[in-house]
Amino acid sequence: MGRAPCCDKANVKKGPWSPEEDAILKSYIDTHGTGGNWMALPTKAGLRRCGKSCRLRWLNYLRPDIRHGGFTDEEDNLIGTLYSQMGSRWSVIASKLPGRTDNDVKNYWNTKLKKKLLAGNIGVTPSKSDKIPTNGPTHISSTLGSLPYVSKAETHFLVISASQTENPPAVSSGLSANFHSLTSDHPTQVYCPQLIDVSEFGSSSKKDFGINVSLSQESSSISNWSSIDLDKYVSWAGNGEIYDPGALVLDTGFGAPYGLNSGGLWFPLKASEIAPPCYATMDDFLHADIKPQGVLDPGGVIGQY
DNA sequence: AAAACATGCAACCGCCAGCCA
DNA sequence: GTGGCTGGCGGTTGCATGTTT
Repeated sequence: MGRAPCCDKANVKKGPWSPEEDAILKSYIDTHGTGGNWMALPTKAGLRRCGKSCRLRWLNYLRPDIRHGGFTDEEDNLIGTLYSQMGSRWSVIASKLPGRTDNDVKNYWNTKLKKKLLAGNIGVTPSKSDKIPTNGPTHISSTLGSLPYVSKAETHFLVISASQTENPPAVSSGLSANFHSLTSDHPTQVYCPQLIDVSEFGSSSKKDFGINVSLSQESSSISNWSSIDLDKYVSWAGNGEIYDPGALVLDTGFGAPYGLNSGGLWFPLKASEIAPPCYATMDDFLHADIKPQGVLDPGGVIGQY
């Protein structure tokens, strides 16, 4: 059986709301509230609109506490930071910005902020509370495939989340990593890119990382748009606890080894603390796309956060 | 001045989770 | 326990407006 439509599509109006419709909806909700039933609201209010449409119009436009346009630099930075932490969870991000709606934030991100971030005009600030005190990484959750915009500041260790926290996915394919330089003065050589075991970063009380990683490439040159294919079999292992059931770190050789785990994006406290001397600089590389190259095992959910 | 192209944003669509009968 | 309904969400579309050619 097919899904029942949420409303009688033949008898509802679609498209932009007129001022009259806005006034009717606002007046009705001001007087009666939403009644906890959006589906019934348009009939009661005398609107030829779908309940979902009424809800959206109210939440995104007519609510009295809505602010439109004019995002501040502070809001830009907060959105950038939150996006790096949780990906496109717009409703959560919007909840941190008084007066902003998820639709507004989403539109703003898609049309302006993404470009602004890529241009390096705003940063991503790791949360201090996420830091692991010794030589562990700073945690920033993110979305594999859609992240990571890397702050130029203090560098790093990218980690792409695999979305699942309870059951780390097995990756039966390799990963490809594309690094985007955003300056003309980029390094042209990557020294010793390799996968490294990061089990040493796990806390003593909890075996945070458990990985079996094979070296995929000994070296590679990299330009302003370069790719490193990690085509060896990679398995994710872990203890199945929330957070850090498994991790994978790629040492790119330019100062920003990053790790994959099911918890999110990770930065080491300082690249120098873990980086061998051969590392160049990460400063020219602000963006990386990490993608699975092949079929994932069932349960492998990379990129779907 | 007009056409083509780019941008911004409101609104829609489809999916999913939770609630309830 | 099951299935339908609803609210909520993120992705996408399409139109209006602005800019460039």
